[in-house]
Amino acid sequence: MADDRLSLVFSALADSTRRDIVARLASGDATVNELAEPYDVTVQAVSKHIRVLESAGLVSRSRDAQRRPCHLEAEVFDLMTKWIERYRREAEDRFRRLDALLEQMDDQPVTGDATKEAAS
Amino acid sequence: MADDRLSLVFSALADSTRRDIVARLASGDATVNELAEPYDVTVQAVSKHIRVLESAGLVSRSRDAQRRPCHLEAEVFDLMTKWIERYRREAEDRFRRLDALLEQMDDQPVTGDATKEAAS
DNA sequence: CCACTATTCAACCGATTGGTTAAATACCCT
DNA sequence: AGGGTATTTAACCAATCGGTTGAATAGTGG
Repeated sequence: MADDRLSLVFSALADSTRRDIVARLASGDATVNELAEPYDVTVQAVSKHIRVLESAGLVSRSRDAQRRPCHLEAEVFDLMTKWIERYRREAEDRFRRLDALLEQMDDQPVTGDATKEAAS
Repeated sequence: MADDRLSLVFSALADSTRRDIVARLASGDATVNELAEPYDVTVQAVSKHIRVLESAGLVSRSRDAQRRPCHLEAEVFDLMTKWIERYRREAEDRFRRLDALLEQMDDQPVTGDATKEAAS
């Protein structure tokens, strides 16, 4: 389950430590040890986090002797942004239409019969 | 853990059923039963999904007799978009700088010194 | 070669997750 | 009041998650 790309990306970023790692990688590549240093968890735990980010396609790695520098892959962000923007736009459009409708109803108040409105 | 807003939102959207629900709500409010209908899971499971979306602030609900229509809250999307855009931009800028550097190195291959004009 | 550094693998643990079934609640309608 | 519909709560289950410790692997560099 949840092996589709979008699920992997969202769930990778659902963890604040991983988001933090992404934030740090945004300003430059770093090794596992470097990334682990600021946290009070073990380096193994950080290694696992990186693997999660990697399998979501958010991070790639190269070799430098025994080090495995991590590099942030920016393209994947597009996937999320596109998804988010799409539904946000739809929802906002609907909201605007409703808003317009309400305003219109406000302009010409309830003339006719007894629809009971919740007036507070 | 993970009780910060961003974690809640990302983890809510890390599930494809929940993303699907969001997608459907983007084109109009719907009740729990309506939302549950297309899936082969129980309505209780869908109710749980909605609760997750609700506590992430992605969905709000009203009352209509015994029904609880769900409504998509568009504002929360901003939170994600801002986060994503921020780090994507940083990562892309770095990528561009690196790209420029590599091109520059390509223009003037590793000779000792002398040539310092890279032209374009 | 050997010791040291960097990273991963393996096994385990408690908490959370997504799902189930069964029962409870809430509300409408006749 | 009572039956029907919509939804939630409760208790449970297997799987996954984030973390640990301990051991293994990979590669450098004196």
